Amino acid sequence: MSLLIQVSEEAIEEERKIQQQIYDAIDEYKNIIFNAGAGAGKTYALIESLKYIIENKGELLNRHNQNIICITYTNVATNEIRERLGNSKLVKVSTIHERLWDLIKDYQKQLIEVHKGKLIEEIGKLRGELKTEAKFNSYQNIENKNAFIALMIEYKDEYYQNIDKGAGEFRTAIKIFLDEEYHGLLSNVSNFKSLIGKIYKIKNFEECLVKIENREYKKVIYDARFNNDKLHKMLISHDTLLDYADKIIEKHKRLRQIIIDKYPYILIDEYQDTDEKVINILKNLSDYSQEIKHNLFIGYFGDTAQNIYDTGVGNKIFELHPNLENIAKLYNRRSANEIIEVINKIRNDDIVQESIYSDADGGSVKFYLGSQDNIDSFIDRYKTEWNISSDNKLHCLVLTNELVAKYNEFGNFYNSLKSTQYFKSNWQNVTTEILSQDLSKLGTIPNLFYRIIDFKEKIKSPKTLIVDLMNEKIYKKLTFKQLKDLIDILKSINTDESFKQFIESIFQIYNETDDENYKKIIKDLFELENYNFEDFVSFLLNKLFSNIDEERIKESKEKIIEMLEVDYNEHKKWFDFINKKEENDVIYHTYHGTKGEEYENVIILMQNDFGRDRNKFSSFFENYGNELDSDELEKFTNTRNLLYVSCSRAIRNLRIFYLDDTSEFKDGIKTIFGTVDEFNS
DNA sequence: ACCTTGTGAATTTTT
DNA sequence: TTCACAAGGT
Repeated sequence: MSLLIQVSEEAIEEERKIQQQIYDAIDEYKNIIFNAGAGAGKTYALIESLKYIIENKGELLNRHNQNIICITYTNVATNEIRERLGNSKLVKVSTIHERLWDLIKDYQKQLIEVHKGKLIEEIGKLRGELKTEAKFNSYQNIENKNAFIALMIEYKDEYYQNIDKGAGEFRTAIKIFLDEEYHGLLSNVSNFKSLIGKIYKIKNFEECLVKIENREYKKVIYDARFNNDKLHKMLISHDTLLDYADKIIEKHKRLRQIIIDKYPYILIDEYQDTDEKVINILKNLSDYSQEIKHNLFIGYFGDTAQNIYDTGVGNKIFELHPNLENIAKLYNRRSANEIIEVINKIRNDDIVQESIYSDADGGSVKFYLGSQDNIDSFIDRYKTEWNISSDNKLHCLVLTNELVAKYNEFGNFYNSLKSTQYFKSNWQNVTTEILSQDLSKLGTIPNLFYRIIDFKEKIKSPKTLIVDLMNEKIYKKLTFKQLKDLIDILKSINTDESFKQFIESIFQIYNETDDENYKKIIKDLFELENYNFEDFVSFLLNKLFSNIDEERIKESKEKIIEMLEVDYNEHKKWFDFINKKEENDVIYHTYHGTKGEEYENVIILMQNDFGRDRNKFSSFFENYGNELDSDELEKFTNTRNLLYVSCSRAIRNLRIFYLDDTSEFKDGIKTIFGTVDEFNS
C-alpha cells in the first residue's frame, strides 16, 4: 500500500505563506527563530531563504563586496547545504568553528592578549585548588614547597616513565629520587599524581607567559584535529576558540562593525546544537548593528526538542537572545499519521504537527514489553511481518556503540581493539577512532586496517578498475606485459583465508618477487619501514601497547595476533559499517547517531538505564505530565529529546521493545503509546 | 563502625 | 575523568 503521496492545494498554499513570513523578515532585517519539528522540511526552508536573498539582494551584495553567512553544526551538514544550494560565491557555508576562526585569525595582537588573560586565569585556578582542596592537605603542610616543586621538575622524565604503573611500584620508583621528608605525600598515590599534574601545568603556563613576553611566541593557533587545548604551546581547541572569539568580539567594536558590514545576513542551521557562546556573539552583533543603525539579519533555524547534546543551547536561546520573531511550521513531510500522533505526545509542547499529505493513514506504532532473551525472536517476527528485504530494510536503534558493534556482527574485532593498552588509556577516543564514518578521524591503526581490508576486497573483486587499485604514477608507465605480470602477482595473494594470512601472504610475495611495481603498491598501502610479518606485528605492538614492560610483551603480541585472526567476516562487517554499506537486512544504530536520518521501519530497544543513570527512561515515563523542579526538568527534557529524535525517524512502522519491568510507570507509557503489550515468543 | 586507598568500569556526539 | 565498590587500616 502506498501512502504519503497526495498533497492538498491548501497545504501547499499554507507552506508558501510560512515561507513568505521568512522573506518578509529578511526584507525588514527582523531577526527570526524558525521552529520546525522533525521531518518538517527545515533544511528546505533554510535553502529557500538563502536563494531568496541571492535573487533579491545578490546584486547589491556583490556591488558592496558583501556575503551571506550560513553556519552549520557539522561538516556533513555543510556539504549537504552546499550541494543542495548549488554554487554561489555569495554564500559562505561552513561550520561555526571554521567561520569564527576565519573572522578572528588575523587579529593576533588581540588574540595574544586574550590568551595571556586565559593563562593567568588558569594559573590562578590551579593555585586555588592546591591551596584549598582537601586532597592536597599534606602538600599544604610542607615547609619548603619550592624545593619540592624544583625536585619534581628536575625528575619529570622519571615521573612520566612510571606514571602508568600500579600504586605500589609507582611509589617505589618515585621514592628513589624523592627526599624522605616528602614521602608522606605518596601515601595516596592518586592524590599525588593529581598534585604533580597541576604543578607541571602551572610551570608550563608560566613558561609560556615568559615566552610571549620575549616575543618567542607570537601566534595563537586553532587546530581542529585535536580535542584538547595545549595552551602552553599556543594551541587552542574547539571550545576555547568559541571563548576567544566571544571575548574579542565583545571587546572590539571595530571588529563587530567589520563583521556586520561584510556579512549583513547570517543564517544558522540547527541552532539548538549551537554553543551558548555563539548565541552570545550573535546577540552582541545584533545589538551593535541596532546601535550604529546598520542592517543585519539573523535567522535561527532548528528545533529545541531535537537538542540532544549537553553543550547545545536548546530552549535557553529565548533568554540569551530575546525578541526574536517566532515562525513555526507545523507540517510533517516524513511520517504516517500514527507516528506523528505519538511524536506530538512525546514532545508535548506548542509544536503540534500534522501531515502535509492527505493519504497519511496506514502506519503503525506499538510498545512491547520483553526481555534480553527474546530480542532476536522479536526482530525475526517483524522481519516477516514487514517483509524485510534488501530493498526494505529494518533499522534497529540501540543505546551504546558496544551493542551496535555486537549486533552488526563485528563485536569481537571491536572489543579486541578496545582492550588494547592504547584504547584503555584513551578510552574517550574509542568511538571516534574505531567507529567514525569519517575516515580522516579513524585512529592510525583502524585506518591502516581499513586500507588493508579495502585492498583485499578490491583484489578479490573481478570488477575492480586498475585506477582504484594503484596510484596513477605506477600504471601510467607500464607496458601491457608489465601490467599483466603485476596483476598476476596481485591475484596470487591469498585472499581466501583469515586477515592474518592475507597480510602474511602479501609480505611473503613482497620478499620473493622482483617486481618493483608490486613493492611500490605495498609500500603505498602500509607505509612501514620493514616489510615482513614480524616487523608488522612489532609496529602494531608499538602503536597499541607502547609503554609496557618486557614481561607483558608476549601476551600483548598474542592479543595482536588474536585481533588479526578474528573471523574475517567481522573485519568485513566493520569495513561495511564504516562505509555505511551494511549488507544485512537489519541495520543497527545508536539513538544519537540517527539524527537527521529517516527509515521506513524502526525498532527501538529501550531499557531503564543509560550510562550512569539507573533510571533514565523509566523516570521519563514516571514523570510524564507531572510538575518538575528545574533539575528534574532538565533531566526529563534531555531524555524526552532523545526519545523524540529516535521515534521521529520512522516513516511508516515503529516498535518500542522495552527490556525492563514497566509496572511502576505503565500509565506514562500508555498515555503516549496507547497500549503496552507483552511479547512472548 | 568508619575512613582511606586502589582498582576497574563507564554514554552519546560534534567541532 | 569520575564514580562505585572492595579491601584493608584505624
